[in-house]
Amino acid sequence: MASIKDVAAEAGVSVATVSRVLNDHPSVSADARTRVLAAVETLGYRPNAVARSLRTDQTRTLGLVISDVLNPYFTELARSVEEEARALGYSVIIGNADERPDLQDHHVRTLLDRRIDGLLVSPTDGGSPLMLDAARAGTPMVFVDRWIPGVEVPVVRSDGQSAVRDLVTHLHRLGHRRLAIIAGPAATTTGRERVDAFRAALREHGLDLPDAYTGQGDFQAESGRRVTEGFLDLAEPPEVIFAADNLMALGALDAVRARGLRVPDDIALAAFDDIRWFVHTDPPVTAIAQPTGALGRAAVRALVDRIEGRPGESVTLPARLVVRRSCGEPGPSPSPSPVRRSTS
Amino acid sequence: MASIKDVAAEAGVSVATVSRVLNDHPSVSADARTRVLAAVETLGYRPNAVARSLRTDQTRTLGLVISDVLNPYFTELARSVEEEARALGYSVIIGNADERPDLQDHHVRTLLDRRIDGLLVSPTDGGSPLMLDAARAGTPMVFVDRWIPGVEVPVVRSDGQSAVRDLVTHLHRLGHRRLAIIAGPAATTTGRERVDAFRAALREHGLDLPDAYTGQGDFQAESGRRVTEGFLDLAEPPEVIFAADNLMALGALDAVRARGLRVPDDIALAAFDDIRWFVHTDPPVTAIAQPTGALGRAAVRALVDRIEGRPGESVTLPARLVVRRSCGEPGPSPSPSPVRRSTS
DNA sequence: ATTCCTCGTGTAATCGATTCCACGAGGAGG
DNA sequence: CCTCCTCGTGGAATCGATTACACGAGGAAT
Repeated sequence: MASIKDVAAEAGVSVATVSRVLNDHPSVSADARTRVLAAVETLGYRPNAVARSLRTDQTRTLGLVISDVLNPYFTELARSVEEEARALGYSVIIGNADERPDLQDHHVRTLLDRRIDGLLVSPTDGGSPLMLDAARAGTPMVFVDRWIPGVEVPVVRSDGQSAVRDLVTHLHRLGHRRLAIIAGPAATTTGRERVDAFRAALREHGLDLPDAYTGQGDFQAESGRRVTEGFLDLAEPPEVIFAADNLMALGALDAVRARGLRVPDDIALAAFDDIRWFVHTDPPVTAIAQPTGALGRAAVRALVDRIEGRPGESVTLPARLVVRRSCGEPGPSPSPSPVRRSTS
Repeated sequence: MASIKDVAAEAGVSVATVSRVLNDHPSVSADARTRVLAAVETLGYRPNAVARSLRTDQTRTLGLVISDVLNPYFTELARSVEEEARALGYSVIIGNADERPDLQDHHVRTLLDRRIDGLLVSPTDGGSPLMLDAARAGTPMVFVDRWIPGVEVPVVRSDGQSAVRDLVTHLHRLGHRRLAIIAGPAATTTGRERVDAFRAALREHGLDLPDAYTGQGDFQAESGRRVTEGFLDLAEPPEVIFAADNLMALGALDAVRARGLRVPDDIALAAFDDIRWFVHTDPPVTAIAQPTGALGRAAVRALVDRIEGRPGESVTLPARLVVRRSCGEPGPSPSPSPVRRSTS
C-alpha cells in the first residue's frame, strides 16, 4: 500500500509538503497542492491511520462496552451511539460484555490498549478495578444506562421512577394486588433502581413487595424463565410479573406458555424496555419505554465534550409507560371503569 | 501512560530486553525477566497497540461490515463472529451499513484506513468499486450471508433452497394457492435468491408467481408494511405472504394489524430468518431458520485462514423450516393440550 | 592457551505519519 | 542598496514499539 513517501516522490515534493496538503495547512503553493493531489489520485493513496494515531496521540475512536448485544435495547443504543459519533467524526468500537464482568474487563483492556480517545460503558458489575483505575488515570469516560456510584464520571441514563409509578397505578386500577418483579443483578444500578422504584410505588398504594415476589434475574431470557417458574410454583402466585428488562420478559413468556397459561387472563406481564416486537406478541406487552436514541446521542456528546476538553455533563431523561394488553385492559387512556373488552 | 522506555529505565535494562520479555523471546536471563516483569507491574505498563501495529504491520483486528445492526439476525451473526475472533486472538470492529451502500463504503474505507487484518462483509449492494479494489489489492476478505458474484472471495452463507421448498410444500398442503413474496433488494444475492427459490418451488407445485405478488422490499420493516398494504389492496389478495427477512415480516404484521385482519385466518405469513420473538408473536410465525452462529464462526475461520496464509474456503450450510401457526395449521412442537390451571 | 560458540544484551534502524526549525527567494520599507 | 519579513519548502526529530546486528563474557573444544 502506497505511503506518504511514495506520494512525495510521485509529486516531486517532500513528505512534509504532502502532509501539509493533506491536512490543509495554509502555506502550500497552489502548484504543489495540485501536484500532490494528482499523485494521491494516481496512487490511490490513503493515509495510514495507525501511523497518524501514533504521532498525534489520538485515534478518533470511541470505545463502547455494552452489556449484551443480543438485547434489542442495547442494539438500538449502539446504533444511535455510532450515528452520533460518525456525525462528530469519530468511529466506534463495540465490545459486548454479555453481562459477564470478565468479558467486560477484557474489552476495556483491549480498548485501552488500542488507545481509544474515550470510553462509553454500561457497566455489568459494580466496580471493576480496571475501570476505576482508567477513570482515575484520566481516560475520558461516560457511563450510559448503568453506572458505578462514587466515580467522577458523567452518567447518561433515563429515569424510570415516574413511569414505574404510572405502571403500578395502572396495575392497581386494574385490580391487581399481588405484584412480583424479576429483578436485574444487584450489582447493576438499573438492577437495583427498578426494584426500588417498584417497591416505592407499591408502598404508595399500600402494597407490599414480599421476598417471595422478588425474583433474582440477570437480564437474560433464561433467568426470566427460571424466576417465573418459581413464581408459578408458589402456593399463591402473583397476579402480575414485572420483568426488569425485555429479555427476562421473553423468558417469562416462555415459562407461562410452557405451563399452558395465558397472559393476561391467568397472569399479567409488564416489562422495562419497550421493543418493536411487543406490539405483536400475544398479547401485546405493556412496557416502559426509554428514549434510547436520545440517550445514545447525549452520551456521545458528553464523551466528546470530555475528550475535547469541555466539561461534559450528566443527562437524565424520563422513561414513559406504554400501555398495551398484557396486564388486562386494552387501550392507552386508563379509565377507572374496567371495561371488559375481549380482544384477539 | 507509561511507555516501554519507562519500563526499561525502571528495570535498568534496554528497551530491546523489555520487548523480548514481553514477547517471550528465549534469550533473556531469568534475572532480567523478573526485573522487567516487576517494572511492568509497578508502572502498570500496557504495550501501545498502535505502535506495535505500525511496526509489525498487523493489527490483529477484523472488520465486520453488516447490513443492519437492528436486524436480530445480523446481531446474532455479529456476536458469534466476535466470539470466534476473540478465541483466535482477534478483535472485531463492527460497521453498520443500514442497508445503505454509501454507509457501507464509508465503513469499508475507515476499516481499511485502520489497516485491519481482514474484512468480513455482507454486502448491501452488488458491486461497490471500493470493495472490489480492496479484494483485488489482496486485502484478506470473506463474504458472509450475502456476496458479490464474480469476485475471488470465499463466501460463507446458508442455502435456503430446500427449506423454501419445504415451506412451499407446507403451504400447498394447507391449501394455499395464491402465494406472494416480499423480496429483498435485487442488488443483494439473498434478495434475488430467495425469490428464485420461492418461484422454483412454486413451479414444482404447478403454481405461478405473478408480478403482482412480488413486492419489492429493502429488508427493512417499513418496506414490509408498504408492500403488504399493496397486496391487501389487490382485487384478489394473496393467501400467504412470505417475507424475505424478519424485519419485513414485522412490517407485514404491522400492516395486517392496521387493517384489523388476522393471521392466519385472513392471511397467512411466513418469514425468512427465525428469531426468538417469533415464538411469542400473535400468532407464532413459521420461519426459515439459518444456522447463524455456525455461519459466523465459519466465516471467521475462513478469514483468519486467509490472513495467516492458509487457503480459506467457502462454506454453505443448510437452513431449515420451522413450522408454527402463522400459516394455518398448528405446528408440531406446541402440544395442543392447554392445561387449564386457574390460579385463585 | 588459543579458538570458537553460545548466550544475553544493547544500539540503532524502521514502520508512516506530523511538525518544529532552518533556509532561500523575493518583496517591502528604510 | 541593505535589512527585514513573509512564504513555501525540505530536513530531521518524534511517537512507541520490534528486530537485525554487533559485541563482550564465559564455557567448551582443541
